[in-house]
Amino acid sequence: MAVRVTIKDVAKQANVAISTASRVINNSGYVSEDTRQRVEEAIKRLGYVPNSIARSLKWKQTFSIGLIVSDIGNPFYAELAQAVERAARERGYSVLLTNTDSKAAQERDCVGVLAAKQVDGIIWYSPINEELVDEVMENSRATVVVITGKEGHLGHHTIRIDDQLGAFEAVNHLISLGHTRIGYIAEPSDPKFPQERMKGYRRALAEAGLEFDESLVVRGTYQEGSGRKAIKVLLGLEERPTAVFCANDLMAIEAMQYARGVGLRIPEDLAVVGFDNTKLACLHGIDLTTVAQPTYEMGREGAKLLISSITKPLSPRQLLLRPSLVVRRSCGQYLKEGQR
Amino acid sequence: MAVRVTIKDVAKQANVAISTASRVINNSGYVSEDTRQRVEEAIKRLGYVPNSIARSLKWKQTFSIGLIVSDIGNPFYAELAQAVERAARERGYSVLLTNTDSKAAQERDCVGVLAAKQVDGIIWYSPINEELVDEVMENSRATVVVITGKEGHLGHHTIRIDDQLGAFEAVNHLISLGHTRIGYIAEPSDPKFPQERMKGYRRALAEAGLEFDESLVVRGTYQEGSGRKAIKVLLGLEERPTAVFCANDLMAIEAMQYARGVGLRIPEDLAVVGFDNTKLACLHGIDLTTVAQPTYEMGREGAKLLISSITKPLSPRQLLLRPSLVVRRSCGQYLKEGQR
DNA sequence: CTGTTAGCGCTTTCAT
DNA sequence: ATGAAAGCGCTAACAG
Repeated sequence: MAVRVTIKDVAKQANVAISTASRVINNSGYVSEDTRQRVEEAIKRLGYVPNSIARSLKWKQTFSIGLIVSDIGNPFYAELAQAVERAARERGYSVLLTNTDSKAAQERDCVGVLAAKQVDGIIWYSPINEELVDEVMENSRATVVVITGKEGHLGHHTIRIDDQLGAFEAVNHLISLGHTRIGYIAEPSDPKFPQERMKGYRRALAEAGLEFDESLVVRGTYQEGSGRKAIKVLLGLEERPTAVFCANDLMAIEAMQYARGVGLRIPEDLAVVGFDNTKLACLHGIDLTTVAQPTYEMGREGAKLLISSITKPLSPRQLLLRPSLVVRRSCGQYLKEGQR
Repeated sequence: MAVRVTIKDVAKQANVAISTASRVINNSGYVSEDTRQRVEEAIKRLGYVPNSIARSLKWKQTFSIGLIVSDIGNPFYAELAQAVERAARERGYSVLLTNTDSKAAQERDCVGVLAAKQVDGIIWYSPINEELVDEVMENSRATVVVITGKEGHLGHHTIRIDDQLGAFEAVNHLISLGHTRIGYIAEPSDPKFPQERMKGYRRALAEAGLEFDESLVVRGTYQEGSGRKAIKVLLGLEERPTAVFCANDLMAIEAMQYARGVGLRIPEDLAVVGFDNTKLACLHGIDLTTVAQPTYEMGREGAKLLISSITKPLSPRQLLLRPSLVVRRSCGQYLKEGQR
């Protein structure tokens, strides 16, 4: 555990004043070629690395950003973190990782630590305590970018996904494959979240001139067994749907398994499309066509927005990202392609 | 973006000297009850948060640790990171996250950044450039804990998994279920990694008095299709195995799918055990009995070891962690339980 | 072109 | 019990 070498050591070794050493380190001001060489040599010989802590104190900038997520162990957040880290690194920033474990008190803690560590900005996924965001903006140097499913948050930078568009495209795809009776295993209704996916489903039908049939919609719960229950209802209908769109992958997978269990072929007898594009969707034997959340992009754009806003304050931006349809086998498109 | 309030502001507000304010903030030295109150009030009123950067400069300790992984987007590392973050937080440390993307140059970069940011320690998963570890130890204040699959690294703290034990327990379990002809779809042979799982397989057989039959071992590659190819060979044997242990989950799953495809029932006709306990293993319809890597524990123990070693230098510790067998349906134990 | 100096926010002797 | 002052490592005027 060697003692840290400081700029003082470098200066002494090179026989110059500290400020001169500083000049060559920062490439600022005039330095004669000769002294520059001497200093650089000293730096190399001593293995000098500038102390960011001291620099930060002086600069009032740390080139660190904080990332607040509920749980980095969740692959979704992991992917987000990956994107954030990479975008940050490319711009010379480091990432301080904090987990809230979905607890408001811990979130407060995270914020406190990040403020104390003087991060230049924070990427904050889904604040639990919404007021806390404003509080932070007021009391700390940090800029904040919020990633969220909800609208609102107009006072600061925001990244949101266009759920409605995702659902629209999914259903549209099924329509383009010739389906006219398309079931929907819907997202739970939550007063806090408008049912954007449902809106997308309805819009796609409407634009195609198809009538909205309430009986084709079954509310799911995102919980185990919910997809199975729902598909059971839909398949029990007098005139059953030939395709079903599901508000998440898990329900879609359950629906497929149930349908297969009762002898239906996927996608010939029932086309299925999900939402999320979890790792499960691409598994052999599942091959679920699904709407992919642009997780990586959310992270990348969040970090980019944050850092550019640190560099040069921006008026609050609201970014809306597009999900994208990933076509696999469960929707049946490949059958059509085969026909050609 | 409020201007940061400093200890100076607090002191002025409370009408005391800076040093006095510091005393109450740090709970050090004597402070009269009266002044303490005044200062505390000022702190609250102003929303003062001590500047960790300044403290770090003074203390020569940052209470930050660095985490180096190849890719946080990978769920395995994500779980590791989760454990590290949690253990660190509990001890008052923050985590600086860095990705190497498996590139030696970037790894060097990570180390440089962490050194500059004066982290007190580093958790380093699988160094690409092994010499770099020693270099860091020499040139920086940071303590290092290496998490690795290999042996060696005796100069510093190390966390390793007992692969041999994991394999031993898996095979042992199959033996206890009555199997005597147990196939092994083995790990690829790599001169850098001793085949610990293979050793475990052989040891289990030996201890049970079963003969090692070379024809029951097929080398896999961890690549797609490898498990299928291997099981094909095993099932083609004159006297085919009634159980098969696989060096990872992916190969195990392929083996199961192939076996089912040729009409075998799992586990009645063929028992299967994997290694890794990936998310796939617990999927409905897969239900793979498998050896779980103690990922979380690795992270937690790593962070604990690191921090205690920061607090009080320790001679290099080599920790060996136990994997554990997760029993699901593919091994057939539940059949026996049913018999009772 | 180079050196001297003040100061970033904080802790910690050392006086008083 | 409190305050004054030095200094952590560095940068950035300011002089020369």
